[in-house]
Amino acid sequence: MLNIFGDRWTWLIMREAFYGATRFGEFERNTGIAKNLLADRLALLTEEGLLAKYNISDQGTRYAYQLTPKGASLHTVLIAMVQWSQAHLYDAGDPPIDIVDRQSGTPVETLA
Amino acid sequence: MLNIFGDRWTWLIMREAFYGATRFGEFERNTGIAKNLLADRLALLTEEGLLAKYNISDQGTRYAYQLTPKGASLHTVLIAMVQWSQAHLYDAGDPPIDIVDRQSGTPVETLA
DNA sequence: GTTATTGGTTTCAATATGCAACCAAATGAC
DNA sequence: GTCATTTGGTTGCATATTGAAACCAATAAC
Repeated sequence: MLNIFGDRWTWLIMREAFYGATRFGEFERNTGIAKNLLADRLALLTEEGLLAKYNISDQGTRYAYQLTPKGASLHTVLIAMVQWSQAHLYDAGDPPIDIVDRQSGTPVETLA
Repeated sequence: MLNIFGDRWTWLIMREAFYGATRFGEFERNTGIAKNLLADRLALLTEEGLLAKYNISDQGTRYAYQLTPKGASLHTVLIAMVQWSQAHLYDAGDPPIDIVDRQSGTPVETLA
């Protein structure tokens, strides 16, 4: 069973999915997770319905993992985390994080 | 080092702190965590400045752990988690979770 | 046709967890 | 005042999880 909220890697994988990552190798490179754990977590996230796995080559050993609506709805939590981190973990002088919707280009509104 | 966002127990402890728990034994009973892990996590949370440890008996082997402003500011993340859980993990027929401010009695506003 | 890439699986050592036993100081019951 | 209980831990040990590296089959690129 996957404890979504209490796993070291799950949030990093989901974050990358929000950033636009879809391929096994992308998640691997961008998070630094070990291959066996990534395979395990992707399977669990798929099983839980947060990501969906698609075959993207005709014969099929290339896959894309995409956010489902259920997975995408975690954005409120993730944005709250990013904003808290920005407020409390950043050193003075670090560049601010701007959260924008890649489709519309509009900034994502700050939570209370 | 404590990875606040990716630890199995940290969120449960913080949730209890938001619910009003302050004592070692309260956290232990309400979360089901083992004593050694609770001692470890409370020390880390204190070290990170999310909780503060106070002596509450004159001679002193009774302590209270209280949310600091930094810890309390995690409420946005926690509320987002609770609301997502309610929307996606609950069975039909389960009672809804009402989030209210215990001081004022007013409901906490829903996030977008 | 050969080489590189993808998306894994397997193995194994190191680390973290969870349970139970133990403990000293302080408090509560009487 | 003393005896039992509660509190807030620590220690030891067995088990589960992680992380790194080696390996691999199928496909894609050239």
